[in-house]
Amino acid sequence: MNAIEEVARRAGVSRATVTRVVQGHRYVSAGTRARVQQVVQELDYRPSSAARTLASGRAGALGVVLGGPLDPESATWVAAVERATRLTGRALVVRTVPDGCPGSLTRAVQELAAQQVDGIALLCPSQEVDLPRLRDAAGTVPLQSAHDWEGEHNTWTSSGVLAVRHLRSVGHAVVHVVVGDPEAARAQALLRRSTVGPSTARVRVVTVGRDPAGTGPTVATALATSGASAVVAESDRTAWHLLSDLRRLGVRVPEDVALVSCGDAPGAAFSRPGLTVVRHHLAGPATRLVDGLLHGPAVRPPSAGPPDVELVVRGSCGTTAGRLAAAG
Amino acid sequence: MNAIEEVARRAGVSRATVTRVVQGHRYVSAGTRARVQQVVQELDYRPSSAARTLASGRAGALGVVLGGPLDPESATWVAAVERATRLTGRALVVRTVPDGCPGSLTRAVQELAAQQVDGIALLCPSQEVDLPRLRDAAGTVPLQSAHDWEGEHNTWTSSGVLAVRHLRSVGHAVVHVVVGDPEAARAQALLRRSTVGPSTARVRVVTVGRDPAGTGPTVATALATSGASAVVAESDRTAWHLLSDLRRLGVRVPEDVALVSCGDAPGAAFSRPGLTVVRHHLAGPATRLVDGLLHGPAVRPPSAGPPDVELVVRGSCGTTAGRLAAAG
DNA sequence: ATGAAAGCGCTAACAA
DNA sequence: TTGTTAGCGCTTTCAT
Repeated sequence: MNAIEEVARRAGVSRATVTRVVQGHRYVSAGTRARVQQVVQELDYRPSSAARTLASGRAGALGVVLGGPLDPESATWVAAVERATRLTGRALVVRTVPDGCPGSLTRAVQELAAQQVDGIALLCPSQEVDLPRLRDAAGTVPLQSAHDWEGEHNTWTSSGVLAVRHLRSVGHAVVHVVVGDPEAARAQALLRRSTVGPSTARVRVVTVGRDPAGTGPTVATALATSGASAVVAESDRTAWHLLSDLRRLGVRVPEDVALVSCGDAPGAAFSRPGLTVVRHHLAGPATRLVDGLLHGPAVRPPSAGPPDVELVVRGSCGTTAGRLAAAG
Repeated sequence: MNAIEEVARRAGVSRATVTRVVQGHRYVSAGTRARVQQVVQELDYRPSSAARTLASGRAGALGVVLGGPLDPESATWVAAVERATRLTGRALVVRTVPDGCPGSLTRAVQELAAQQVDGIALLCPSQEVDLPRLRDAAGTVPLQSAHDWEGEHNTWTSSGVLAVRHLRSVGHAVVHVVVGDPEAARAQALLRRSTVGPSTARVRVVTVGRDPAGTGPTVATALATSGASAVVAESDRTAWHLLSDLRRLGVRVPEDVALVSCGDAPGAAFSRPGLTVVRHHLAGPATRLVDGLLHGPAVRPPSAGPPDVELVVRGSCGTTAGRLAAAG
C-alpha cells in the first residue's frame, strides 16, 4: 500500500487531504491537520520526491553547471548558490563540464533539464558562452548565467569599479587589468564599467589566456616593460603568479607596482606581500539568482542590503591596511 | 500522449521495446533497435527521470552531504566525487550542513534519502560523526564516510605516514601533529598510523579546535615553548596561520621548525616560505567511494594504480625542493 | 524477440 | 473543508 494511503487510512481521511496537510495548504481544519500530522510523525512518512515530481511537474531541485572544474574559486559561488537553494527547500544538483567546450556545455544543460531540475544556474567564468543556444537546450527550464546577471550590479562589475577606483584614488593614472580570455563573461563583467565614472583612470587590458600560470612570465614582462604601476588581477591565482613572476624580474610589489586582485581565497592573506583583494559577498547575488530562476528575474535591480563587494587592503597595493566597502 | 508512446507509435513497436532500446538491453533485433533509435533522434526523445525513478526505484543520482561549508578544501573532494559520479552517468546532489551538528546532519541525510538518491557520501572532516545513526537515517540508501573509508588505505592515513616519515628521514625525532578536533574523522585518520612502522618518530598531538585561526597564537606558543622542531598541520589553513603566528613569535620556518601540511590549496606555493605539503590525488579514492556506494564495498582494498598521496617539497620543511611519491 | 498491462506514489482538477 | 478520480511517463513482469 502507498505510504500516503496508509497515512490517509490511519488518519481517516483521503490521500488528497494528506497531501494538503503535508504541503501546508490552507483549507484544512485544525483538527484534521493535527490528526494527520500525528500519523505522519508516527509512520515517519516522507513523500517520494520522484512521485511528487512526476505528478506535479515540479522538480524540487535546481541545477548548477560549471564550465570548468569545481575549483576553490568556483566553489565559493557554488556554496552560495547551494545555500540559497537550500533555503527554498530545494536540492542542488551540481554538474561540472571540465573541458568547458560549447558542445559539452550544451549536453550538460540538456541532461539537467531532462526533468531533473526547475532551473539552471550557469557558472562559466572563463569562457564565452552562447546563452541563447544553452537556453534552447534547456527547453522550458529557466537558465541564468551568474556572470551576465544583474548587469551593472553584477559582482564582477562592482569589483572592477572598486579596484580601479582605489588604485586611482592613491594616485595611479593608468591601471592595467589582467584577465584570462577578454571575451569571457567574467572578464567582460569586470571591465564593463572600470573605465567610466568618477573612478576614471586609463585602463589597459592585458590578456593571460586560460591558465593563470601559463603565460605568466610573458605577461609580467609586458607589464614591466610597459612601466605599469598598478595592476588589477582577475583572480587570486593570477595575482599570485604575477607576484612571483614579477619578483623574478626584479619588480617589487608594492613598491614598483601596486596589485589588487579579486576573490580573497583562503591563502590570499599569506603570500608576501599579502594580497589586497576585492572580496565578494555572494549571499545576496546568489539569492537573487535563485529567486530569478524560480520566479523570473526581478523587475528592478537590487538596491538595499549590504554591498556585495568589499576592498580588503593588505600589503600588495601599497596603501595602509584596512577595509573599504562600496556599493559598487 | 506520452513521449515514449509517441516514439513507440512512430517506430511501430510497443513502449516496452522503446525502453529496451533506450536502456541498451539485449534481446532487441538489430532492425528494431535501429528503427527505434532513428525515431528517438528525430523526436529528440529524453526519458523523464522522475518517471523512471518512480517506476524503477532507482534514482540515478548520488548525494554528498558536507558537515560544514563548501569551502575550498572540501571542494576538492566534492569535485572528485562529482567526477566519479558523472562517469557512472549519475547526477550529484550536494547538501551542506553549515553548522555540522548531529541533528542537522541526520536531517540532511534523511532528506537526501527520501527517494532522491541511490547512495550518500559523507564528507565531515572536522567533526565526530555517529555513522550508525546516520545509516539509520538513510534507511535503505547506502551511506559511506569518505574519512573512515578504506581503513589503512585512507588518504589521510597515508598523508600522516608520508609527512611523518619525511620529517623523520631528515632527522626529526619528535614530530608534532596539529589537528582541530582529535576525535574528528579526518584527524583520527591522519593519526592512525603516524606512530607506527619504519617511519617511526615520536608523535605529539596538538589540538587547535574547530577554527584554524581561532587558537593559533596559543598553539604556536605551545609549540615554541615545547621546543618543537617539526610540525605536521592537518590543513593548509592551519599551516598558514601557524606560519604567521610563529613568525610573530620570532620562530623561523624552516630554520627553527620544519612545517609540512596536508592539502595543497592553490595558494600553498605562494606563502613565504612556500608550504611543503602532502598533496592528495582523489580520483582513485573518490571512484572507489562511489563504486562502493553503488555496488557495495570492494572485497579487497585497492592495490594497483598510482599512489593517492604525494609529497611536494617547498620551503617550509627545510629540505631541497622536489617531489616524493609514496604508496602510503 | 516483442507486446500487454499493471503499477510506481503522488498531485490536482473537480465535485460534493 | 473534504473526497473522488484521472493521470504524471516510464519500467517490468508475464505472456506470447
